[in-house]
Amino acid sequence: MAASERKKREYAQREDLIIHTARKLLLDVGYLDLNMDRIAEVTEYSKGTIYQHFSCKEEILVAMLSESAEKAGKFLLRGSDMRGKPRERMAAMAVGYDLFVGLNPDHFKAQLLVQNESIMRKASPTLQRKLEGCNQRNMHIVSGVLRDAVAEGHVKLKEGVTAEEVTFGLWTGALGAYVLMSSEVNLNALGVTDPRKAVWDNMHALLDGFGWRPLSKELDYEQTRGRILKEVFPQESAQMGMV
Amino acid sequence: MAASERKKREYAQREDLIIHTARKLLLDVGYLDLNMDRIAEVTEYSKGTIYQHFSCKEEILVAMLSESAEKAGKFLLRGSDMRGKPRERMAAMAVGYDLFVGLNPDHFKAQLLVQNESIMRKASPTLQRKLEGCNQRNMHIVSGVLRDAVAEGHVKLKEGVTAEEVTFGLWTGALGAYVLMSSEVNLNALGVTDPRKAVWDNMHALLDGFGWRPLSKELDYEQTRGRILKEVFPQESAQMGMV
DNA sequence: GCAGAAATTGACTAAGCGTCATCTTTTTGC
DNA sequence: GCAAAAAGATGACGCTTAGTCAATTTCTGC
Repeated sequence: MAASERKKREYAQREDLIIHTARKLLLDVGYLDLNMDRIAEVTEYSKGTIYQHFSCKEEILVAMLSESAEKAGKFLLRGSDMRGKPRERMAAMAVGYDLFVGLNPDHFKAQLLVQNESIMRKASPTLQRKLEGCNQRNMHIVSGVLRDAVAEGHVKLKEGVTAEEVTFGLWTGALGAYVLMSSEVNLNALGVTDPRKAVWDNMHALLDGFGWRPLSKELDYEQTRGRILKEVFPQESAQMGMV
Repeated sequence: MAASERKKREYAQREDLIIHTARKLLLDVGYLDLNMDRIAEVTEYSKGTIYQHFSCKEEILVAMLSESAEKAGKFLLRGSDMRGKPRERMAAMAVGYDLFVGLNPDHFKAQLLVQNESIMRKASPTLQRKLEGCNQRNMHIVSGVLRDAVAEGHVKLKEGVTAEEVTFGLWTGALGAYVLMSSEVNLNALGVTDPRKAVWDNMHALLDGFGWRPLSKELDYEQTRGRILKEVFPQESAQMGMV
């Protein structure tokens, strides 16, 4: 039946519209003023229809985050697919993630909320698992590049240190930084004028600390960065005004 | 007037009781079920009295966080006062912060929420500034030790890199990690079995990467860690069952 | 074109935030 | 020691919003 196919498509389309609207509202008015009536009003559907798609407000948030986590994964993948040494590919993933965050300012707003156990708990187990899957896949992309580096002998992890733990370090450094950037903390007042540059510098210091070759004194990663922007993310970096 | 002194004391005491109760409830039932009626019920005061102290729910959260940020500062200070090389003092601050987080599990729950712009915005400017002051002071304690290291020639920062940016890196690494630990993310499923150890290892990798002497291959920081626990935080580490 | 299924709606209930008129306690002035 | 005034505490109430569900509209197959 063609009709039921169309129905399905329409349903999916509307789901997108709801998520998209919630995103916009989250950015415009913030979490506390993001309410279901407003979403219904803006989407021009009734509240009942919204609840047909999502069992509660928090479910929309988790769906939002899940969607953008997938999108982030694509940026990571593109970075990891760059031609070059593993450490350059790692740098490309960092640049990609940075671009992703810049282009999706709502992502960290949602992340901050969903990180909250009491909010996450209200979402359906299905969606919770979906988000966890995204996180797992993304982490795996990053740790994969690290494993390549180990395999090629570019870095030797200390006894008892796993690729996942190192990836965790990269992840937490980025996460903490973007959390602070997307929050109300006045970084300028704290003496941090260019947090994004700081994230980049600190990542390289961390990789140097693990002894991942080529070290930043052996290779000009600023130049690599230019190449990444041009070769891997030409469109996105133009969009962000980085060229 | 002695009576007015007593009044003030009682007022302050009640404020503590409210904050303390909110903390407990935040841990027990989570943010979404933390409500003013419940706080009133548990404190055995009326809602009106609660609102005499705090203009809204979010104000209580910010007050909570502000209080524990101050407490965290004390742990950092004690770490920074340790006798030893700057890098050892830095390690002591990391251990101190780790103990602080372990002993105050509500801190990061509140942090996660208050990080949210729409929640922070509802608090009074006075409290907002108070919290910012705490953050600034805490950051200054950490960057102070780094500056000592620079002054003593233990580390040389690259051109254009400030002590604040490096401190930012330490901060974000720890923040991101504790945010993940206090959230719903299943770290075990991601292959990170001991995140606290990972934080410690990654911090040392970062400091090594900056070339902060003594490097971890030049000094056994595991031993330093034992000394820190024994000398600087004997009571707390016993409480956390770390000895 | 029609009967029944499916989708859509918005009035309604429940619950929580924040207010404020009222009641209670404490202080003051004599 | 007492009455008036000031200060403090209270919880019912108004308002907003999450989530429900009976009634209505739209769609589907024949």
